[in-house]
Amino acid sequence: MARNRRPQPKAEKRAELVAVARELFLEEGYEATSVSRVAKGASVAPNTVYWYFEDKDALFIAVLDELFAEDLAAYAEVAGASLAEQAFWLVGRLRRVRGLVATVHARVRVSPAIAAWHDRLHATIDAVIAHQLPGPVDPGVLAVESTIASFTVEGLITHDVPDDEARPVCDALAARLLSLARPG
Amino acid sequence: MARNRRPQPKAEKRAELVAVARELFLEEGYEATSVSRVAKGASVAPNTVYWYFEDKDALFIAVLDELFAEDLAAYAEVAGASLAEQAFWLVGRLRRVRGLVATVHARVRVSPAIAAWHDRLHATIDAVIAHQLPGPVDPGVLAVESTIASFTVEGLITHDVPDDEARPVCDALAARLLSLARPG
DNA sequence: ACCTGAACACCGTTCAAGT
DNA sequence: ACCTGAACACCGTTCAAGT
Repeated sequence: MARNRRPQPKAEKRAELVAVARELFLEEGYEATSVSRVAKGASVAPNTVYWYFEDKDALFIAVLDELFAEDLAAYAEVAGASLAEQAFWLVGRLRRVRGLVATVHARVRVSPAIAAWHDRLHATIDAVIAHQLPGPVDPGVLAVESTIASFTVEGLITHDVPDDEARPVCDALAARLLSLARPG
Repeated sequence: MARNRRPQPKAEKRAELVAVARELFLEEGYEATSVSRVAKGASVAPNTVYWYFEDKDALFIAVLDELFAEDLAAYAEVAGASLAEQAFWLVGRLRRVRGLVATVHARVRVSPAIAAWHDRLHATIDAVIAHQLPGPVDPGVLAVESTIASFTVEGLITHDVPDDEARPVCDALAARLLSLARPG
């Protein structure tokens, strides 16, 4: 048995790196967190990170995937609530991820991998909105209103709008979306 | 006369640095543009930049101020048009600045100077929107709708939504804002 | 397969020194 | 007042080498 075989099973070190990166990215921000700092947190040499991830953006995506999966799972709990409630819940939930949203947008231009991840995210959001509306809606109108709703929610998060201001905005968005499903 | 007195008058070198930074920030992005590269473009040593600006963020703000002043001046040309037309014009106009918007949001968390600049920007936008509405509007309602409008426009820019998709979104935003000023 | 030490080509920024 | 050379403490990433 090789001397450097760790007691840990295969992919566990990778998970540890993601866990450390996740906490640092959330707490200090992506740019402010060096790869070396992540490596130190997982007790490996800085360049070891590159055995598990192609580059820092790949590590970032692994963290984003983990966070997004959790949000999607937690969403099940409010899927039955009113649209306004759902939107408000989403804003509160994504607040922890605030700094990373801005980073994703900044890196979309420079990293094709981040751009692809971001596209998938918005496609998922649009699908969830469409699925929540009672009855069929004109596709063109739905696209417009879905755009308004998701960009507004994104703005509420990135601009850290407090609950008491975000609430009426969510109410207004929901009222607008629901009025589409009614005739007239 | 000192040997290193340049033929240029006082503040001209500063303006040259801003001009070089502006082009590089717009073309390559803020993070991708090194201070050294800006210095080289203005034919000075890298550290000379720090005689004119406190740090890289201060240089960024100088560029943002210049761009914003131009946008505000250009806005005079469409101030008389319909709200929908104004919004659509704004989206097109700010497209050149797309990358920098994401950078501002990312740096708001880390730089108080950028945060202050960003706050002033949004206050200006809200004031312009309020001024455009015919007749008085309930302040609470105005705040909500103004938020939706500015966040949506911001989203259209940062997500680089093409003209043919942005147009109906602008129309919908304007229709919503105008309905506020009418009774009912 | 997993990990390291050493190196590469950078960063933004500071400081003492020059004119 | 304006500018520079040299240095500081970093970056993200690569590569040859070790087990």
